[in-house]
Amino acid sequence: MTKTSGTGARKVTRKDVARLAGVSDAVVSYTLNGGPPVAPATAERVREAVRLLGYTPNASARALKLGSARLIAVIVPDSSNPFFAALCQAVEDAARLEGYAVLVVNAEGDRSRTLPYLQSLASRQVDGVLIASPIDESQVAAFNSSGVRWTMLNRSAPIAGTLSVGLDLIEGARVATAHLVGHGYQNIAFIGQARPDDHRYMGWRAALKAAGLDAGPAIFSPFSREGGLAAGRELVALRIRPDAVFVSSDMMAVGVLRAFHEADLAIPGDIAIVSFDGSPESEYSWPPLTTLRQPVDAMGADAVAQLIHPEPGSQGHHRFEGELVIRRSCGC
Amino acid sequence: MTKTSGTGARKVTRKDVARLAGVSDAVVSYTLNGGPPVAPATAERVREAVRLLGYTPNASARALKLGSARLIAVIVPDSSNPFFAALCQAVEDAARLEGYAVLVVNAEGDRSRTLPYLQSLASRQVDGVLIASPIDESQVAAFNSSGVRWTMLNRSAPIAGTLSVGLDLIEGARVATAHLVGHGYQNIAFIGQARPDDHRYMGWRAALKAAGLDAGPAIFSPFSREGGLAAGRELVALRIRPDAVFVSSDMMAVGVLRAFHEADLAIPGDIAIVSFDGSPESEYSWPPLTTLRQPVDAMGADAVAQLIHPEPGSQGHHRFEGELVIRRSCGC
DNA sequence: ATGAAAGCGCTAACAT
DNA sequence: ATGTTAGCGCTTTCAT
Repeated sequence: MTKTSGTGARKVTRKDVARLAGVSDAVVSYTLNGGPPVAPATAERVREAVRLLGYTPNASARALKLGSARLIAVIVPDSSNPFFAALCQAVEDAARLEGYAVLVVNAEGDRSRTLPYLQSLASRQVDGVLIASPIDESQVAAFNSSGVRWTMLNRSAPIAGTLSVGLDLIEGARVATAHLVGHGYQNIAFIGQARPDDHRYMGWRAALKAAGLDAGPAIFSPFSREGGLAAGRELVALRIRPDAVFVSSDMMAVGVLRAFHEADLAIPGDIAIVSFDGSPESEYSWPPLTTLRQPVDAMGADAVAQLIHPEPGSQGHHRFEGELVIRRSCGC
Repeated sequence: MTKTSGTGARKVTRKDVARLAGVSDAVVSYTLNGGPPVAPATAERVREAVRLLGYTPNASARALKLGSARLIAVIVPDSSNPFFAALCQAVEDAARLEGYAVLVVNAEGDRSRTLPYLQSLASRQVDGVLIASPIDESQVAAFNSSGVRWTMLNRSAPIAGTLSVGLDLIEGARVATAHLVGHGYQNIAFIGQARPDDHRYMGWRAALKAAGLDAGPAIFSPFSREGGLAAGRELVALRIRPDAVFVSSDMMAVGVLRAFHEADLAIPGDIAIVSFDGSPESEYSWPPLTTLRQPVDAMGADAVAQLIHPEPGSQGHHRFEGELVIRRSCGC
């Protein structure tokens, strides 16, 4: 029906445009990219030719010449986690404003995949990659020798050898737990990942200690809805049931919530919850979750800026703070 | 500390590898891409040189030469909708298996953005784009003249002028509503988008008509959690409250659920719900939602295959069927 | 089995 | 103000 071009057999190059406009190829470049000044009439003819031919510059050629594909990547552990979905969107929005496209890569929680992905991205000539999935300090050297510029995103604390941006999880968990303490709960549990250096765990401990409270039970489970459900059931089965719990992410919290509902527990009546991240689903669970919101938009934008416009002496860590969003699950 | 390479100043080219290995550039290509046979000893020297130098081929140059960047894109209305997040992941997984990377683009529900995005993707030399956001038939011609191969994903019915894959929404909504009918509910409402040609609306109508039931109230609202909440509140305020409701997506349904909880309605006791999509959050809402699950993995993989390996005479529409996942919200 | 060389489409320095 | 031209790093045909 349409006779413009078949199934993707485009061949219109800058040269065709030049011929049609009756100028040299350079003038086409000048017109399009704003190089040396071009006579208004000529520029208009060029633009007309571009329109007529439906010309779009070949980004591969441009990237080869310029050494930049105006492309960045972000590696996340799991893009189906609404928190990371929101983070990716923030990154994408910030990048688009600068004319960069974003490649989203799912590491699926496997730390050993990060380096291979980084290398494959390097070969794609990405201008930089944001790593939002957890890494080991021992990986830094290998990442640095991959040849791509990279920055840690979603990093709780500084890490030697690279830039990083993220929320202070210790402080965030402390604030969230302290809120529970303020409500007067005495036996406050922890649900999170089984990592000895989990900063949220440390924050929870710190808040309890500061209040002179004994540490409640800590239940470790995978970082997923299923993991939250399992942890919630475990908590429900405890001989002495806690009267409140800090959950390490909203995604886990919806699983925990389900376990509590199944056990016919009133929330916050029988047990109060405060969770973490502030992703959209926390507002629409039942009851709505009091949660420590991470400023994903600001963090994403900051990381993109850092990657694209690296400040000369830029080093170290950009620390963000969360904000406790009060809803029903804590008993307020 | 690490002295391998600074902030991304890589310069290792195929030529360096050739020099170090004492061969010509062609042999490096042959070794890496499996062209004409290379003597085992030579190949080994080349591979060693690659390792030593940390050489990664320049994808831009390769793309320029080959005319393919091994890159596809997917345009979705909203990647924070878990259904689309899952769809994107399915696409990404399928694409990665073929060595393609995926660019995810958010059209943010604005149909007029699709064409500009398509053009910007065309200039990036993507090998194809999957459009999963709704389009108007009138846009097809313009898309076809963009020069990029494209396929509709998440399309309910055939569309003239292009390939498409998706679930039959009329049939899906019919099945979901019929399930409610089977439960004996008499006054079954609809919540969805205000589009006259909404196939889910048509399916709901069809199921009711087939059962000899009058159409219940239809409430139209934006396709979001907020939209669902507003619609739910509207429904609650109705003089004659329906005893069941079909909701067009899980994301809207969590909003509806919240409205019902706020009104202290028992689900499914006071009002039953069946929703649509089968995204992860439907399993973790309270109560868990009975929902028509879309086979996102199969659809994503099929669309990718269609884009990457277009069958010669391939035309028309790949129709998928959903599966009703029975949980609590319907009264089962 | 290996090498030389053309050329993919573009930008930018240099010439006019 | 506009044209010429040298590469960017790669694949691949054609020689050897």
